Amino acid sequence: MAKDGKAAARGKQERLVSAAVELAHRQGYRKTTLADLAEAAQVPLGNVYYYFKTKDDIGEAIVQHRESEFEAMRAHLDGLPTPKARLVAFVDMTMRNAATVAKHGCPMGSLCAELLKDGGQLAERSNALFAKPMDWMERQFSALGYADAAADLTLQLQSSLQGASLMTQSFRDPALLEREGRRLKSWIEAL
Amino acid sequence: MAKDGKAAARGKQERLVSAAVELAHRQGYRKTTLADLAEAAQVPLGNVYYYFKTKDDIGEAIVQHRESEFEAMRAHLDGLPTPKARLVAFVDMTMRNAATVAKHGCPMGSLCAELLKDGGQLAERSNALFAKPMDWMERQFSALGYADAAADLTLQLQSSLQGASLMTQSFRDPALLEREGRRLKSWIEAL
DNA sequence: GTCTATATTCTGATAGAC
DNA sequence: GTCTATCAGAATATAGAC
Repeated sequence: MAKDGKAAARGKQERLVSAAVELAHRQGYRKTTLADLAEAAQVPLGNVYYYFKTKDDIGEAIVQHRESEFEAMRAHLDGLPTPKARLVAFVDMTMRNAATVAKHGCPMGSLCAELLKDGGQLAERSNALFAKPMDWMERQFSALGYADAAADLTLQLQSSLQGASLMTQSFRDPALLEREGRRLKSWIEAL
Repeated sequence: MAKDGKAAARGKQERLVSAAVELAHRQGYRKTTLADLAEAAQVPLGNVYYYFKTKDDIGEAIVQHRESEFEAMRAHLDGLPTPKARLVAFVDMTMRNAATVAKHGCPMGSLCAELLKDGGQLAERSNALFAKPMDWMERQFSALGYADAAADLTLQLQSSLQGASLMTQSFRDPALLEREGRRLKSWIEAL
């Protein structure tokens, strides 16, 4: 029996979102044209507008996809026994992406920076990329017994990771993120 | 006597570079069109090409302008008596920009991120924005007696400042950069 | 050196056939 | 639901008069 329309639609929409997420990371959101997207997702150009009314809608879908990626990661991290182990594992996962970060930047940070400079509606949404991870970090630091300093420690950890990611991308050297990652893991262990 | 051509040319070129630097910070390099530039600098559109053959040439001029800004800042910092005082003053100057950073990001960091995503020639040049400040920091840490760890300490300081700037811009909250700045100053003092 | 007018290309978006 | 053809506007860049 033939695929019905809706199933095909879902398949195409998913392909479009996947392609948008990947292309926005590799070559930037703004630089990614609807033609690039259509080609990568194997969907005819004009048809993209059946799934997304505007390019901003695609940006929103990218942000939501990145948010859900963190939720999946969080589900895994929360399986670990201690807050310390969870925070260290978080840093570890970032470090393992060092090679990709050196090429295209942090998937969240570089997108956030781009949406902020773009201005408009999406700039307001950009901090959604950081909000959930930082809420999660803050809970871990609180559970570690640093309830009062949790917000500061979170800012410190997230800033270091984001800044190190930018340096890593700028100098195209994965070793930078690995060095900062090692330091941050020791710092967490010693808390 | 009337202004001769060359003097006028210099004036216009300077106006164009100033406008480019400011607009690239406020609304992004890519988003800034040659028409925006021409209007801001009070130069007719087509005439921009007398001074810059391509838009990339304008990007290069922006990078060079930012580099020279650091040189001016460095000249001032090097007048301070101790490496510690110089590093603290550097952090202080960044902190004083917190309100602007909250609106438009770090003048160097946000430009760097944008040029990196843009790809092309300018992406290779983007780390010039960090190279000189980081060389300078490394010399300060060395002079402080941390010759072996100077590169790590520099990476740590620069990452924290850049990451905190991104958080500050994303959440539109100058207090974030101020909090990280205070922490970093204490950290330097305690070295 | 300076400026106007315009060429060229590309991009987001739409109209309408199937 | 799907796709082709195309529009309208903008952006970079150039040609050539003054």
